[in-house]
Amino acid sequence: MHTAADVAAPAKRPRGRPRKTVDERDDGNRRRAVLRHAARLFRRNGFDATSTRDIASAAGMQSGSPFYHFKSKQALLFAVMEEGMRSALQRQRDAMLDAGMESLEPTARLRLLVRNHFESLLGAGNDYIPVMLYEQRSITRSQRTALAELQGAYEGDWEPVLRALHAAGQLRADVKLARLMIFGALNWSVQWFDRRGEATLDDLTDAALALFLAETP
Amino acid sequence: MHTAADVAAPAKRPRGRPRKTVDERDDGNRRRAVLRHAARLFRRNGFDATSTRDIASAAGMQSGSPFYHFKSKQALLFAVMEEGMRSALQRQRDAMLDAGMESLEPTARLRLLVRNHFESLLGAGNDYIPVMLYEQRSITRSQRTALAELQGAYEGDWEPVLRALHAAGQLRADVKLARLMIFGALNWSVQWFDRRGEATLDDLTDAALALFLAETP
DNA sequence: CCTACCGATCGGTAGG
DNA sequence: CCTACCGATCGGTAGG
Repeated sequence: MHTAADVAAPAKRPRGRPRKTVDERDDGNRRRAVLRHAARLFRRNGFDATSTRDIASAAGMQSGSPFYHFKSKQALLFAVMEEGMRSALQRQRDAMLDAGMESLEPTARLRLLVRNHFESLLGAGNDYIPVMLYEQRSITRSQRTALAELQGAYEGDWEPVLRALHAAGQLRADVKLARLMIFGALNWSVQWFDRRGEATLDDLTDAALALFLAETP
Repeated sequence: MHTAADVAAPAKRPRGRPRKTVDERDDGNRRRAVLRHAARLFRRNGFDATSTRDIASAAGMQSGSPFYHFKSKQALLFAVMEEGMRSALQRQRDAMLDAGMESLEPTARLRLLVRNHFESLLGAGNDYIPVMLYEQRSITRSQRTALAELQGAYEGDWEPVLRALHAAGQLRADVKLARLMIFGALNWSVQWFDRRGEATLDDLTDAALALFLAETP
């Protein structure tokens, strides 16, 4: 009935049936609501500790209803991750275009990428990327492969910047290991950053740049 | 029957009863076996995805037997984390003593701490610390507080080293944020490091030092 | 999307 | 530590 391809299918039209009123409910909005609440709960409590009933209830549905939109709990998790990667990649590309990336110095380019990454990671309502980073164990190998493609594109945008910094003597470590450790330093902030605390995302960005680079302009 | 204090109790003598033979089984070794297999399974599959039956079976016991040694699955998780922190702290203190920490230059001191941390994180059979880092959501607030004390001691050993490096201009970022990001860079290696790969823990240490410090001697 | 439900799994316990 | 078991929860589905 459902094939594996369904997992990655972008949407599914509800079969026509009279809606209760005419305001919110209906069409793809319900699916988005499930996705959004799932992301929030998965992030807060973890995938295994979140029941599909919790998600249904948060979205104002009955317990079986999430399965109308997603064929399984795991497919829902994957959809959260994929949505996270797609929008993070979109955000990154937009930021690069807005700033005229090529015209910037390597240091400014890294700053842009780091600041943008913190936004995807820690910005209000951005629960998708943390879920995708910390719940890798709960998806299948083939789902991981599908995500790896998006991640490759995301990290690919960083590669020339890191190489330019390395060539300029600003980044002294091996580029590949440096990339892994830089993402570690940034991604780990999910564990300790408190939006109500004193430090802002700009502060984190300053600290990261100062930590990684030999000199800052 | 069991009080909250039991959770942190270091051991528990089995009440005397004739042993089957005289070789392995008996006393605290069974408890250690449960702990060790729990750590391995928690690390590989996550806390929620590991059943107490899985652990019992790995340790060669019947399904209810882990509860003879630990009052609950959560108490077992906490015991894994506490054991991890205690032995990591012990290992760090030993390494500092062996090397005559005070006689070293700040850079060499950081190298020692980083190399040692990678060992606790990625060394063969060292499953306890990864579990403690990645399963924080599954313990209670009061258990987290108890662990925070040990973590404070562990990180406290790094503090003077980072401050000395900052004072010497070798570490340019704010010390507190630098510490958080450095631990992030190191701890994230649990996600990607492959012991069968090319890079050694010494390679990782070199890369980390080159990444964080403005110059290397 | 709701109603009503099933089968399986799981943490935990009494009692020896 | 083993045996035998309980109560609760959970993912998922048929049928409308």
